Amino acid sequence: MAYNHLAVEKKWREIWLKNKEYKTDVYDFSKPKYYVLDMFPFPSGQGLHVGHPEGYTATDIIARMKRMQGFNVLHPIGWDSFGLPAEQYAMKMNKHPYEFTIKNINNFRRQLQLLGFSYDYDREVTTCEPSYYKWTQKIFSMMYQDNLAYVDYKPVNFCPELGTVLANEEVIDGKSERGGYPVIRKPMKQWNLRITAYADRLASDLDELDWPNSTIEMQINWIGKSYGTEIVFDVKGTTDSFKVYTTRADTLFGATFVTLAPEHPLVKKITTKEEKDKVEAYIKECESKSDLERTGTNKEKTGIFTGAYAINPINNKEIPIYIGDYVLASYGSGAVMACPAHDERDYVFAKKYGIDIIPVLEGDISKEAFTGDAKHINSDFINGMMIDEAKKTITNKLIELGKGNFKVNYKLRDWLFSRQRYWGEPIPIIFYKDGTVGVEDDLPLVLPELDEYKPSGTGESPLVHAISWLHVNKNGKEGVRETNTMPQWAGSCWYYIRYIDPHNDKEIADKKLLDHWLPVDLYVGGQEHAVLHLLYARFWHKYLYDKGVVSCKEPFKKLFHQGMILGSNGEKMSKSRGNVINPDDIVEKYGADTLRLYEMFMGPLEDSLPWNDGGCEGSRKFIDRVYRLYTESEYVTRFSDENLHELDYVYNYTVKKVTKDFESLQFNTAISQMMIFINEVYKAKSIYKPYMENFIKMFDCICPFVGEEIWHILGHDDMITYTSWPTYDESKLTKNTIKLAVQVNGKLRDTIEVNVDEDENSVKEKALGSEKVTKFIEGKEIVKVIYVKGRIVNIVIKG
RNA sequence: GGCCUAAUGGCGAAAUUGGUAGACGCGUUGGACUCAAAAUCCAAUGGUAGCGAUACUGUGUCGGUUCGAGUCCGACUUGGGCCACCA
Repeated sequence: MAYNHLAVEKKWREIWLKNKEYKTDVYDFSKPKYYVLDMFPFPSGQGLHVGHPEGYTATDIIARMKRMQGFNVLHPIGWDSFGLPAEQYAMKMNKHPYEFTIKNINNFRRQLQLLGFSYDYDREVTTCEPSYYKWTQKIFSMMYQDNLAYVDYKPVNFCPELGTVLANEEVIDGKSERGGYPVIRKPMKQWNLRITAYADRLASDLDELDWPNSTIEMQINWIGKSYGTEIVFDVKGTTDSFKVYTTRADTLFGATFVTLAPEHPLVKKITTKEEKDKVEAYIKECESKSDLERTGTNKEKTGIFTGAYAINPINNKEIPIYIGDYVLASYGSGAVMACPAHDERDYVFAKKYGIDIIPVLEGDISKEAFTGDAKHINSDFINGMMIDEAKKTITNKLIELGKGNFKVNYKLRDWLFSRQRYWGEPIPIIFYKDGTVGVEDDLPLVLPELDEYKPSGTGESPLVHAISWLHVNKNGKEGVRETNTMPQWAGSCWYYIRYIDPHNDKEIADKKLLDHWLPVDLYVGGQEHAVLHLLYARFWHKYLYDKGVVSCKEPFKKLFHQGMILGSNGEKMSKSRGNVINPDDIVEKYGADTLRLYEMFMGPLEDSLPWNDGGCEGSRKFIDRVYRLYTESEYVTRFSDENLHELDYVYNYTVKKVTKDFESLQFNTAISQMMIFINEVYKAKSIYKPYMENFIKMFDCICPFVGEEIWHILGHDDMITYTSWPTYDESKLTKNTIKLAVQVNGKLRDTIEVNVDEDENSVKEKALGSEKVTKFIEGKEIVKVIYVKGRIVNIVIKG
């Protein structure tokens, strides 16, 4: 009987949905909880691609296993539907973002259900619905009142093509992360979130997370914590002074100039009359440069002398003050001291402008700066010290002189949080005519309807055209609303919290529930969010922790990044390459179970792997093979309620391996073990029925449709999801005799059979007595015989 | 340039974490069944030599540690990812 995937999958899909089979009673605290989460999708117009089901299948397998293991499982899904991508897409299709989004969501849901994911669909959250973004706005308001959201006027990343500003995290190589359009620096009045206030905790709390190393590294690098010294330099002949930040205070005796950022507030004041014209021209030139030009690879260092001199506080030497655009106004104090002998950039700069290079460490500086560790020279009281000691000693001396201090700095900048776009959460702020600023307390502040959604391109949000929405009168006070909207990332900062209590209109979520369900036990999604979503969400979570909303410090205990599914040629799937596989087609042709099985069997979940039609067909073959075993009389008649022990070893080993491999998301090896089991069953004369019942439970996690079908063919009326996970008998895994490899000088020569706890001498005797081995050791001196229990015998010979 | 990560048959990969390299699957070849095909089943399948048992060789390259290295150490090559003037 051939397996009819279309009929079977349709049948169970309808039954599961009708019965709300996978609904979670979050108030049931009687069982241990397990919260397994996918990064929710942005519902594009193209629908799911085959990449989506990879991560989703992984979490679905875990959800199904955990249910069988007796956990109360929370496995939700939702829609990341606000933000730039959704808006761009809608505009491209000339559709209203809302209608367009809802249509796409319906299509996505249909596809997810087609694939048999055991989500609780009553728990969906949609970030662009007022019932959801009411609380996104609420959290923003709370942050505003706690001085974590503020307006600042400063140069920001502005993308003319997208018509909006972007966060640092959204700018890559001077281009927009989305679309790859040029980004320029432009001073604008914008909202920021004070993520820097959490920099230290965001870095240090990474320790307690079960996350991929590479992602932790990326966050650490992005936060960029460094320990250094702040040093005060007086400007010669004035009462002015400025601070520099350095991680190499030990090189202070070798400082031969200082450089200020062109934007440094002191520049105009200290520049001498003689240099004024040149300096002003240079500053103008810097301003006109794009971000890419200022930060591009191997860019030549430029700068200009201000005519002023600074006093080195450690030896009162006068050194020239330069300005240079390689000094960033936004990092440290926007000023650096330069010791060209021991810093590559300073070395290049000094050579170019003919500035003294004084070595203060023993090392060759004839061709380039010496940046390694060595004893100090030419440095008075730190002579002879290595870097670490010298830094401490000199900083302590500066403290004594009142000219410096130890200082910690971060690369992380505050999060630029406003966008000049239509399709986002309105920022619930009112600017009153009397100059005061107020928070809109009547939330949600609903996004108004507009005739024109497109950004003006001048840096103004489209919401300025919503006249009646824009102007407010609160208790007689007139004002205008903030017209910028929140960025794409806002809604995803806390959606995992809302899943726990999605219909609560009184609060973010019931505290009792949050305490029970958080943190998320397993979070699966792409690595592209390593420093965007995953950093922002941790920031909001920590804020909500401080406010007592949540009770755990970190939102996502274990994180896993699935790899990408590539085209059959090993390239990224894309329309232009014509190598896109549509999951709907696979489901139609082979069934959802096949797609799930194949994607899990392809290789390690974290790897990027090429699609292969043959491999997909092979997975379907395995499903047929399993199905036939349970349905064809040739095999079913061998099923027995009595265990004749034929399959004891392979069964118990399979349960053990599958359990362990599922737990660590190594589905490819779990599946290969299931294949081995099925191959053995085909060969067996007597098949112990309970083994087959338990096997199908494990198999069901990957292929839930055929799993459910077979479960019912076996005569059960209940649903397989809420049965119990198989256990294994360790005693069945120990064999009496084992095959042992025998090597001579490390080369395999024979295998012998020995008892598991056979005496060492007896094993060695057997090994030496082997005919094949004798050939190689005859007439040679045996230096020693190494025996590793249960592993190997190695005979070492000489001559 | 810095950091991270990988490299194993014709292909996707596995390897008890230093102990029989290539499990499992795909593909290929041969065979069975069939009038024939599909499906299914059986067998072979890293390379070289040999009818064969078998021998030699083999995990990107070079070197090292070890009784023993795909696995550990050092240098390099190539691919992927992230950051990129952060003082």
